[in-house]
Amino acid sequence: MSDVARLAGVSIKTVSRVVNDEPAVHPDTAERVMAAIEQLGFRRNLGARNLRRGSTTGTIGLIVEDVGNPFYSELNRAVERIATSFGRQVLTGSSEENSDRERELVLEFCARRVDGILVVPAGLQHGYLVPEMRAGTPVVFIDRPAGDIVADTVLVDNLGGTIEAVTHLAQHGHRRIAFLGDSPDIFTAAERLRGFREGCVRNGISYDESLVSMGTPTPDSVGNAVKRLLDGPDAATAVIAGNNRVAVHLLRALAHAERRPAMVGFDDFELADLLNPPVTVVAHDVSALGHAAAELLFARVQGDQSPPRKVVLPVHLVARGSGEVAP
Amino acid sequence: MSDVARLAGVSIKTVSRVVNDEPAVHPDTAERVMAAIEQLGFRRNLGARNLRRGSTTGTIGLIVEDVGNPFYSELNRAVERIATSFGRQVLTGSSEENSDRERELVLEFCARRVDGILVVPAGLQHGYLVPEMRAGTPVVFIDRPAGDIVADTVLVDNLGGTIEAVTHLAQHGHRRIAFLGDSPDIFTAAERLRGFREGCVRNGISYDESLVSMGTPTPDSVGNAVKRLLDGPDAATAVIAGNNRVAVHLLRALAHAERRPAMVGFDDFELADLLNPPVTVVAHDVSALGHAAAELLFARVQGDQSPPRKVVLPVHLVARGSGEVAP
DNA sequence: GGTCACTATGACAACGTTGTCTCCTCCGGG
DNA sequence: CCCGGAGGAGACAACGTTGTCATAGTGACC
Repeated sequence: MSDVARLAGVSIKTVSRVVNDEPAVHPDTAERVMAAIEQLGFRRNLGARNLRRGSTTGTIGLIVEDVGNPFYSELNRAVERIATSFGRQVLTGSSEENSDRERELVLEFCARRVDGILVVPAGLQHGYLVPEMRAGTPVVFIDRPAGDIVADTVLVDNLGGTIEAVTHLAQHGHRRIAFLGDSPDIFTAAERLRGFREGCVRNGISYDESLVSMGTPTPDSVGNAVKRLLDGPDAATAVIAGNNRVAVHLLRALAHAERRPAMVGFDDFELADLLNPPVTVVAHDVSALGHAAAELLFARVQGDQSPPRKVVLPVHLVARGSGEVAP
Repeated sequence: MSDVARLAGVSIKTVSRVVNDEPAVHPDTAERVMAAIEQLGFRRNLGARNLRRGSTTGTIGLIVEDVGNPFYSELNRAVERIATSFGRQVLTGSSEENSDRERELVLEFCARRVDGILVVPAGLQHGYLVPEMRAGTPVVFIDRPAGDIVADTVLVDNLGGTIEAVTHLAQHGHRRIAFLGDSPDIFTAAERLRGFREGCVRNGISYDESLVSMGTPTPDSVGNAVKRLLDGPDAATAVIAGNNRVAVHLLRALAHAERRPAMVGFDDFELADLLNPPVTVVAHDVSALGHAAAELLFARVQGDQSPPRKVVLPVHLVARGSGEVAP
């Protein structure tokens, strides 16, 4: 900046005025300064600016499990859209479902003085956030609630959605329904399992623990579970996939199976309608999830001091065929 | 920091020493300082630190067309992985295939003094980058080359891949092959079209322009193109989809068609193997693309001054069935 | 002609850190 | 008893900006 000032024959304060479009600069002077800026390729240092102004940094942090997962990338996109409309940029990070990594990312973002943080929490302990939140960094939890603190949260109706899935299968005559879920340490997985149980009760199906398999989904883990659940005289006639990744592995496992059970997935996914049979899912609007969370965050950034809110977004069953297969 | 110093009864410089793990601090003093930091919830301001040290900011910028597109989110993930290994964080932005937006994002990132920029360019003019690159911000172009400047670039073998696709179809007896591509303004689309033409030539098929349809893919645009190309006596018996989004729209359009042509897609996608018939694609390793670009960027960040490099990653045809349908 | 308001500009401090330099104290060796 | 050196700690400036205040010049008005 001082180089620009020297070249234009003005003080650095005048350069500052020009780059900030402040009035009270003579047009001729402004033009000289602009020319110097152009010639030197000057770009003002936003870090220094934010430091001096004590203002916001114009960035928010988004922490998800894996930015490469289509579910989270859609969320990312929705968040980015809102952030852009508020003139902010997005720092992203993948926690890899590891609470230490989550914490590391959050604290790093705080050290960078992001204006706010959106997080799909990996862990259950969030006490470390208290000082940060007290220091003025708003935090909104997405898809899963905070472990041990009260904070803004945006969820989907996991319980209701799974109940609906069970009911759908029951209506098509199924009494032996299996549930394949992610690790029960994950809130959504636990909640959906709870919904599964509740759904069984409501439909007069006795809940059978041997038809449940929970755990981080891999092709092998899901494949083995499928073998176990669909074999024998008491085999399941229908399966519920607890999330999009379970669904993918499940579909692949079923592709080579002789008997195809009915199936309902939680989370919609691209091309679900083109498979054979088309996959019935409990769908929810991931974009809406991101929008709601980001809107809430920016309300906080702009000073909204109201008590922490908990938003639960609706889900709806999209019947495409795979849930209507007879037992 | 001065609050911490006051509480611990030391100077701020000593606090600085403690938070930076500098030696020559008495253990007792260090402990007092730590306690004060804990009590006040102090977190050092990385912006101020970077300003003072004149060091790198520890961030890189990644600009893609749409962070929500699975192709780019996988890229994002690969980049993040490398960035993490270099202790950097990633700022992301979606250009939405708009060159003004691309420019805006790049300049904003530069103003934030990112250590480097990875960009899937939307436009063809990159002169605006010259001052930034001269000022020391390395830039690596991904998936598409820079328009009018010389810079590091990582591409995939678009030409070879499409030739391979045509050859595959020709080997299965097809002579009337259609090509559905994205807007020809996009480098990859133009290049794949070139590969299509070249593939026709090599396989002794006369190139027929009426079998080509280029443009931003929407369900309608692709649907109409399918109707046009697959109707009449001279209808195409095979179709090549120019990218993953064209492929998705194409599959949906074909689902309701009476006659199903053979098909090969460029870009692999999840569940391609589970469709009926399984979709043959020209696959490439998106993660490798991100890795290579990020590795190259960090080499530059760390001072590699060698001439700009151009890396072309191989592609390979994954025959799953849809390309082997008879004419 | 003197005062006033207004325009255009600059000097200086401050934002929160850290690098450099200096100072003080304590200890061992001559 | 003095001196040199090491260990521990602080004062101060500087990074690149911008907010505040001060200053000089220019008309306009009484």
